[in-house]
Amino acid sequence: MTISRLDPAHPAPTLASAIGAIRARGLRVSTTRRLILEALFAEEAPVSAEALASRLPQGDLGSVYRNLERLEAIGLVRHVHLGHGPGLYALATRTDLEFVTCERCGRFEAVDPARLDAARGLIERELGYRPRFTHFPIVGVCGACAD
Amino acid sequence: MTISRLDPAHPAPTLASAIGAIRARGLRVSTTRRLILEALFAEEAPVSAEALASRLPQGDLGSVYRNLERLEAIGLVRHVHLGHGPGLYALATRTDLEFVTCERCGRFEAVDPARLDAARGLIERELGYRPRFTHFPIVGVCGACAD
DNA sequence: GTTCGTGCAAACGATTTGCATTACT
DNA sequence: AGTAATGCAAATCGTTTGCACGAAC
Repeated sequence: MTISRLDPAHPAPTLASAIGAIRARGLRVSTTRRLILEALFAEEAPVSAEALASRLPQGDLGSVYRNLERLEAIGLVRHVHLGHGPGLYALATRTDLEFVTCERCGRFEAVDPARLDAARGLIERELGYRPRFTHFPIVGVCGACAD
Repeated sequence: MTISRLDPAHPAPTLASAIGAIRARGLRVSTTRRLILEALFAEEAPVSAEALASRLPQGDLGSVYRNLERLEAIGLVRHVHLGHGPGLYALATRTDLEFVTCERCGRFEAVDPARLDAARGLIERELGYRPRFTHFPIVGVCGACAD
């Protein structure tokens, strides 16, 4: 799970550089936008728009979704859909990862793509589809729930 | 993709036996329920609740969802979530299959589970999760979209 | 002073639910 | 007759959108 922080494909590892990236795109650094970014930097795991909104003074979901959309468009943010339930958002630097989730208990884990390369190759050869588990995860049953 | 129609794990391969299964569970064979079942028997691929409702005289979605829920509870029906968009329903006899879908063009295919066993094993060994692509598919990029 | 972004509310798509009426059994 | 299932409407959840006001640049 070691992703180089210097890799140009994974920009803005710090709040300052993320804000720089926003300015570079001609977007404005509003208070709401900064707060959302700060919240994302403070989170380890992907979070819902709802959770982010609750961190804002006015807690407006519309604003949160619009911001996440823009931040995603410029490559700072990504989101995952884990089973049912709301989409979960995280910094792109933390989600150049793939996901597995348990359909029984809802647990999920981020996975270094390299660990899935062998399986990915098998699937691609067998089905002619190259799987990406970044936006929709592998859904299965975890070890604990298998008993 | 050869699934024996005699396999007791795949019941009700005919409309008559499906109706028998409903009666056996103490459920009633209403007109709406019969029409939904007939529609499912007539469809090759999974269909949305909306599509099923449009086949009914009164086209009530609530009734369709309640029926699908009941039919799913007794094992006659299953549903898949292909990316965004509504859930798609099919006879359980036709969906003891796993799914792959293309995140670019939305195309999807049903896959004999056996074709995924090798990849499933790799993933289970590597991640400790046993993948099931029956309810949520493998999402990737198909050959055509890869160009 | 211009935009761009906000906040609020309304609209949305998919699904669920309450409730009085209908119709299987 | 008794109860499950229907039909209609309203409610829910997650997300998107319209629009007037406010705030970065």
